[in-house]
Amino acid sequence: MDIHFKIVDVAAKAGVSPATVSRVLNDSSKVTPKTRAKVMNIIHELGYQPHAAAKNLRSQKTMIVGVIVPDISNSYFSEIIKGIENIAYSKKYKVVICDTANNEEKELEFLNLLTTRTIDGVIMVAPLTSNETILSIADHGYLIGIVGKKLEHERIPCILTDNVKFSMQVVHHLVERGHREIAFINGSAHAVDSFDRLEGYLKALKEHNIPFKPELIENGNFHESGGYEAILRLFAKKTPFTAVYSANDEMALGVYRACAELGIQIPEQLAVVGVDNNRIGKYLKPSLTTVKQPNYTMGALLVEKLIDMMNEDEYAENRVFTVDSELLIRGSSEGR
Amino acid sequence: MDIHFKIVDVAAKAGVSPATVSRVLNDSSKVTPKTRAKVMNIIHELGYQPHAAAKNLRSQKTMIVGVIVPDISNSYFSEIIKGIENIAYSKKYKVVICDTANNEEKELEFLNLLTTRTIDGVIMVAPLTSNETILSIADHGYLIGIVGKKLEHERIPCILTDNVKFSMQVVHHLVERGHREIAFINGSAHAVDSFDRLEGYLKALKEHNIPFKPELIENGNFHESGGYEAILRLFAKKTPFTAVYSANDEMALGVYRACAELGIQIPEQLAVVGVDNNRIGKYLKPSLTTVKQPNYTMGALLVEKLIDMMNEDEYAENRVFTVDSELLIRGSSEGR
DNA sequence: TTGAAAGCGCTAACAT
DNA sequence: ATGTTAGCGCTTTCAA
Repeated sequence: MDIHFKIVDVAAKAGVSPATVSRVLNDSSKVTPKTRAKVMNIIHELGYQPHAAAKNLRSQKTMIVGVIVPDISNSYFSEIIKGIENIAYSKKYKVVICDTANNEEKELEFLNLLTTRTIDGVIMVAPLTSNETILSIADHGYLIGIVGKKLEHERIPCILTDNVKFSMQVVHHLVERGHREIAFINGSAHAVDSFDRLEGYLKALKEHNIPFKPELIENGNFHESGGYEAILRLFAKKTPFTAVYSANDEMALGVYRACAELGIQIPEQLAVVGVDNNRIGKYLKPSLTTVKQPNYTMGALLVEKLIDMMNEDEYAENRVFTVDSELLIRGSSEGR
Repeated sequence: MDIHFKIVDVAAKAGVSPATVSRVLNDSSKVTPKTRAKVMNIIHELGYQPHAAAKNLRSQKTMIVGVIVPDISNSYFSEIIKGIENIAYSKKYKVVICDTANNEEKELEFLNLLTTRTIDGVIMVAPLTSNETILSIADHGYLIGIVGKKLEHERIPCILTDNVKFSMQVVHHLVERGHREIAFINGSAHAVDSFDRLEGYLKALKEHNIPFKPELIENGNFHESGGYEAILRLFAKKTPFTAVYSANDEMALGVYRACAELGIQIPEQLAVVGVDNNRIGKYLKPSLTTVKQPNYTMGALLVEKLIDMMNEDEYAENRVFTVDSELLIRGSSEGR
């Protein structure tokens, strides 16, 4: 037990040199079928497995990519992960996941896997770490991809949806349904997405000649509790509104809870729209209108690019991808 | 860019030997505060980071534990992961997660990380891999922990809930609410849990002198669709029942969908009980009665044991943990 | 307290 | 087509 065979063991038993065993293992064509068969037999017989650390040290790569997400239990993130994993596996890369629980320190800690070369590259989804930190790590030659925002660095591939655009779509939809007083629960004030979503919200109001009322905007922390507190603050202001646009579905859950407690009917008294197409939205009563982003595809596309960049040394001509979202109209904004 | 410093670089610049730098890095006490300070300065100045592969090769460990789960987007699994991560991090271990998407091959592939010594140990949650395979890997000296079932191997720590017990509780609860015809959507017929849950179901019926009707049992695949199909098969049989016990919440979602389509009222016409305390259950109308397992604790406890076993060489006296579950009674089984 | 040197297991350059 | 050997970057024994 706990006995591990090495290449020299295989070589000795097969009557060949370690180099030949290595060639067999790495599919080098320069080995006769006969030798290959002989070596493979011994490998199976002994149950030989290469020692990753030795291999990594020698080859200076690990064939592992990391993924950092704020919360794996959120389906938005887990779908991105699935996209990443499937493409990565098809390219012989392994994937390791880090759930930061929205903890910036943990994010930094995981980035150590990059700088200690435990992983060959990393994808950060909606990173908390400052742009400067990320850029500086990339400057040191480490490979980082970003989902959800755009960084200005020629070696950082990014993929994102057009926040301005879908934010406008949401407002258009609500206006079409007859709403003119539309509250907005935005994400944390310093999140990049929040700027763009606010911009879309304002732009759409303008197009419809609806005056902007700053008191109809609140910020939340992207969690259920944040949405709950934000909607209560909005109600407290006494500025009437008939619809609320929540920057994600989690916060919309908080809106549902507040409405249930206050006896406010959705959508009759308040229309609600979220973002993310969280799985829970479909099961709510009424089901939640939301913006569906192509999560799986975003993960898949980005990791493909990242792996390409690891292997070619040329810089990417095509570094920033923007993908379209889709508005899923459901019960929470219908039937008025 | 892409320039990495090594221990010799630090040593040269600090005017000491590589050995001393290593001692500083590893907190060896045999180094004067003065030397330590000098070396640390250079380390920071150069931004030196140790090369993981070299370190792993030399020390024959990686300080990484793996976790294999069937589906990270299921909150049952993600909570277990959180428990594992928090304890592991506190003991300086890193955690890498594998989402198998219920794919046995992917599970096996990930176990290669163990046998190639990329990770020091692994926790398998509700593994698909056969017991023989797992036992044989453990026999080779690799460290595996299991959540959700018990394996007979002195080096495999396990943690599980008492399926028989909570299964009986579920049936007791339903009988108390006046139900006598209780259907059961069990998990896949060959899952270990399924045996025990069936046993609990039968035992409880017996205690209440309720005759067992085999036609009231169906098996599902633990997914929403499996529950949907199973309940349709049950309805098709025309054997009446007023309550259904679903082996997990996911499948209960399928029951909800079928009932919505057929106009069957929950709980008035059909009481529903699930297992797992999936987050979605709270948001359903009516909210779902379910069995809550201490997921976080199970992950935390098991990884603690696993890490202990990695470091002590003694075998564990206390290898199998059984934890209690709690029945959360909510709307789907109330108000008849 | 510090340094010199061997060696962890593998691959690739070079030699045969 | 196959073998020999150096070296990837680190830690640790042994010697000073």
